[in-house]
Amino acid sequence: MKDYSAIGEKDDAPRLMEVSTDCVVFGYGIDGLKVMLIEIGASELKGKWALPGDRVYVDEDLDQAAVRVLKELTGLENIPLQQAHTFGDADRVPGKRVVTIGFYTIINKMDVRPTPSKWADAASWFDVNNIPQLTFDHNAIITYALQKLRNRLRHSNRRTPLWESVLPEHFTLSELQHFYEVVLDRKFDKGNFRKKLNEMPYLIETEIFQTDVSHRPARLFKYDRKTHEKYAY
Amino acid sequence: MKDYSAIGEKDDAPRLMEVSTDCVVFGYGIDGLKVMLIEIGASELKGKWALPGDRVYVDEDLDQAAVRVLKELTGLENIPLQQAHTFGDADRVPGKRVVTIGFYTIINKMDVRPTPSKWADAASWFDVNNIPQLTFDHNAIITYALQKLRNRLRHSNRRTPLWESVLPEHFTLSELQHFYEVVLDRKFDKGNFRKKLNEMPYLIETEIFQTDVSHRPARLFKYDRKTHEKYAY
DNA sequence: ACAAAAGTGTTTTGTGTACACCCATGG
DNA sequence: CCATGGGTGTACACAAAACACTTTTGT
Repeated sequence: MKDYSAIGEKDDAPRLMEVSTDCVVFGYGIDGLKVMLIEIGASELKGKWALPGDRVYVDEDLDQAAVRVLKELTGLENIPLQQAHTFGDADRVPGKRVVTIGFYTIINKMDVRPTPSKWADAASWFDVNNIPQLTFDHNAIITYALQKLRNRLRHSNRRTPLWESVLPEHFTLSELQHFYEVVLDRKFDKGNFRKKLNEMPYLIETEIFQTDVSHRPARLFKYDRKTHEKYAY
Repeated sequence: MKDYSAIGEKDDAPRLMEVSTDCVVFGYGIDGLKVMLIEIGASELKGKWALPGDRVYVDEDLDQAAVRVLKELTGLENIPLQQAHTFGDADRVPGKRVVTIGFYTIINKMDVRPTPSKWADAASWFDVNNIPQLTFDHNAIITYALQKLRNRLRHSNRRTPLWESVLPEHFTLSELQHFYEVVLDRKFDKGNFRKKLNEMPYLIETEIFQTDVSHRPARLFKYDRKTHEKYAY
């Protein structure tokens, strides 16, 4: 166990601080895009709404911490998160110095049942256009995460698509289009949208069709990770 | 001075850690894109090359810290930096926990004269395609920052353009094109590049022309911040 | 027969790229 | 008058957007 502290100045004034992760979990549903918030059940902040977030352990990677913290506060297990931005203004938390790394992810609301624990009194979904006043700079963190989410859906074709973890294994193209429309908050033309999808060879057409729908049954598609890795230029 | 520590668990095991900023300063020059590195002059890392970086003060914003650290180690003063990504794997620095926020910026090599100080024995430019083995994960930080730099030059038209702080107040369109070519590492067609520039109304044509050049003198342009803010949709 | 959504094709418009050409200056 | 880079215009390929039309199911 080497000690590299000599790299800094000799004046080893305490420059230690708390590091936390805050998790922006977007929830996809037919009724729009939501964000998971918790109600604080301890300290003088009791009753206030906030992002699920807590301090990082000293021996824990940041992305691990985000996953753990999310599970501890909301019960959502094994949800991987992406780093969005780090917030570290000296006065962002009154009374002490806390640097927080903002993470984000998107899941299907139907896939989970949030159950608050630890110091969270409640854990529920809020519409992304109707977020209450949150603690500290959490509103800004959400704004930033939402930008990242949307940019990723628009541009990045190399990484695994956002909808991979949101849509069921087999899905219709209209379901996929609806996902884009909800996340990007705009409408798409059906024909043009499908043309766009033709550029994604990792979107595999199956021989399965909808049943029991009162209109022409749609063909189901699936995402193929292997084909994607081949085409991930 | 309120104390919010009750938000966490009662088990107040020490979860404090060091937070640092690492600065990726890209240098634009006719000879290509460079990165500023320092040679470490203290500790058992003496002689190794690294990014200019150091711990953040407890009462200091992160972006302030980046500016200060850069000045302290390389003498480069008042260079604002953008956040790129935070690196915080538990084992990224052997022997202790250090979370570092990677910042980046680009300047004109001609505008500065790097002068190492504090624990930096040297501060010099390295070609971006020929970076030596650096300490810790600094090579990865550069890779990440370079991606951010390029993406910003390609996409973001809302923020002040990258070249605002790199080119002189008055510049020719060919100088601007050369900047793009160096940063993005590709050639552009002259005519098409200029058509692209027509979409930037904040690029103002002046009545000044080059002199003493052995070819047709080029018209000089300037960047107009006010016009840009109007068009920053 | 009708509603409702699936699915396909066509037309128009705009953008990216290649390339040809003329212009003004110094030597 | 030539070399050198400045500056502009045209033509083509392709992608994006608008929209019209056919298909297949349940009721």
